[in-house]
Amino acid sequence: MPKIVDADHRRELVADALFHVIAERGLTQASLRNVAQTAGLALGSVRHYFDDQAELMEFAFRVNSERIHLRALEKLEALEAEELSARLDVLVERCTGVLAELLPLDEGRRADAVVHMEYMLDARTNAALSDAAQDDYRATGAVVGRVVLQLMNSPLMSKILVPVDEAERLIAILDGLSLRMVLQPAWSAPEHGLATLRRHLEDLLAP
Amino acid sequence: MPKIVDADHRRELVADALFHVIAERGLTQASLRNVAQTAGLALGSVRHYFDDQAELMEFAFRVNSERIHLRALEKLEALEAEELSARLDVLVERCTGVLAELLPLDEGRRADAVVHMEYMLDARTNAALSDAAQDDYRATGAVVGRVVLQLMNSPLMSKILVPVDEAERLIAILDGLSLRMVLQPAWSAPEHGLATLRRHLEDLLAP
DNA sequence: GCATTTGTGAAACATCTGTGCTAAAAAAGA
DNA sequence: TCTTTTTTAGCACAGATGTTTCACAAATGC
Repeated sequence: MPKIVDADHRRELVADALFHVIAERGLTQASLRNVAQTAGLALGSVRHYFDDQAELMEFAFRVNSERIHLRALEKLEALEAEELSARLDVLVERCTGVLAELLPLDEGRRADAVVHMEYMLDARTNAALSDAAQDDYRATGAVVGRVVLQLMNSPLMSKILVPVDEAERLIAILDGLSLRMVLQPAWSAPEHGLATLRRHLEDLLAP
Repeated sequence: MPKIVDADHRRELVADALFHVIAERGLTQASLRNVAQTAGLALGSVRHYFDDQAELMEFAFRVNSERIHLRALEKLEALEAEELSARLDVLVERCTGVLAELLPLDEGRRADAVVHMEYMLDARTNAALSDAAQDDYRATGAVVGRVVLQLMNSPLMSKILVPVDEAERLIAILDGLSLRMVLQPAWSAPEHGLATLRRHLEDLLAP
C-alpha cells in the first residue's frame, strides 16, 4: 500500500524537538512552527502526526514524565532486589543514587527537568494537561515512598520516623533542589545538589 | 495645571491586575489587553504608565518579590530584636513563623507564590527579568540565612551543623513546599506544609 | 505499470499580540 | 473663558499563532 513511516518513532522525534525548544527558549516559544523547524519538518508534517497542538503537548508531557521516572524506577528495583546491606553508608549511597535520577545532574537530565518544570507549572492553568500532571505526581510519590520504605525497613534505622512525613519532606527537598538547579545553575552546581540530598539521607539514618 | 493622577499608585494598580491575570490564567495569558481589561483601563492608558511590556513585567516582578520578602523581614527583625528564648519550642515556633511568610498559606500569599513561580521560571529564558531574579535569590537567601543564624546562636542548639548547608536544605524545602502547595493544593493543604516546615526545624534543634 | 493509501508541503484565514500614532477628554491655572 | 498639560481612548499596522484546506510526492500491493 502506501509509504510506511514508523509513526510512533516520528511522534517521539517531534516530541524531542519540542523538548529542545522548551529547554532553549521556554514554553512560550513552543509554537508548532518552531517545533517543526527544529525537527526539520514542515508544519503540515507535524500536524499529520498530531491532530491538535494539545495532543502534542500532552504526548510530550507524558514522554518526559515517563523518561524521568523510568530511570529512577530502574535503579529502585535494582535496590529492592539486592539483599539489604549491613553498612549504613552503602544504603545511603544506594538511595541517593535512586533519587539522584530525579535531579538535573547532567545535561540530559537537566533538559528533562527544565521541560518538566515548565509543564507542571503550565498544567496549573491548562486543563488539557491536568490528567498527565496527576499521573506525574503519583509516579514521583511512588518512587520516593518506596525509597523511604527501604530506609525504614533497614535494621540500621534507629530513629522512629513517620514514613508519610519523611516522604513529604523528601519530595519537597527534591522539588526544591531541582528548581534551584534548573533556574540558578551558577549557584547550584550538580555536585552541590547531590551532596545536599546525600546529607539529608544521612541525617535520617543518623543515630 | 492638568488632571492629576497618582502615577505610582496607578502603576501598582496595573501590577495588581497583572497579578490577578497570572494567578487566574497563567503567564501566557498576561497580555497588555487582558491586563488592561481586568484593571478596568484602556490599552492606551496602560501604555501611558508603562512604555514597554517589558517594563511592566519587570516592575510587577519586583513588586511581587518585595511584597513577599518584606513580610518575612518584618517578622525576622522582630525575632532578632527580642531576647533569646530559653524554651526550645518557642524558638522553633518563632522561626517557623518567619519562614511561613514565604509559603502560600492563605489566599493572598497563594496568589503571590503563584505569580512568583511563574516569574522565576520565565526569567530563565527572559533576559529582561534576570536582574530582578538575581535580586530575588539574594533576598530569600538573606532571610533564610538569618533564620539559620538565629538557630545556630541559640544555646539550645546541641548539634554541630554547617550553616551554609542547612540554609541550602532549608531553601530547598521552602521552594519544594511552595511549589507543591501552588501546583497541587488538593494534596498539599496549608496546615500540612506548615507542619512539614515546623517538623524540619524541630529536627535541626533536636538533641 | 497503476491505483490506492500515506506522508509532505504550502498557501490562506481568522485571531491575538505589541507597538506607533492620533485625537478627544479632563482638569487645573490664567 | 481660554490655555496648557495630563490622561484616556481608539485605530492601524506588522508579526506570530493555530487551524483548515488542498495539491503533490512517495511507496506498496496488485
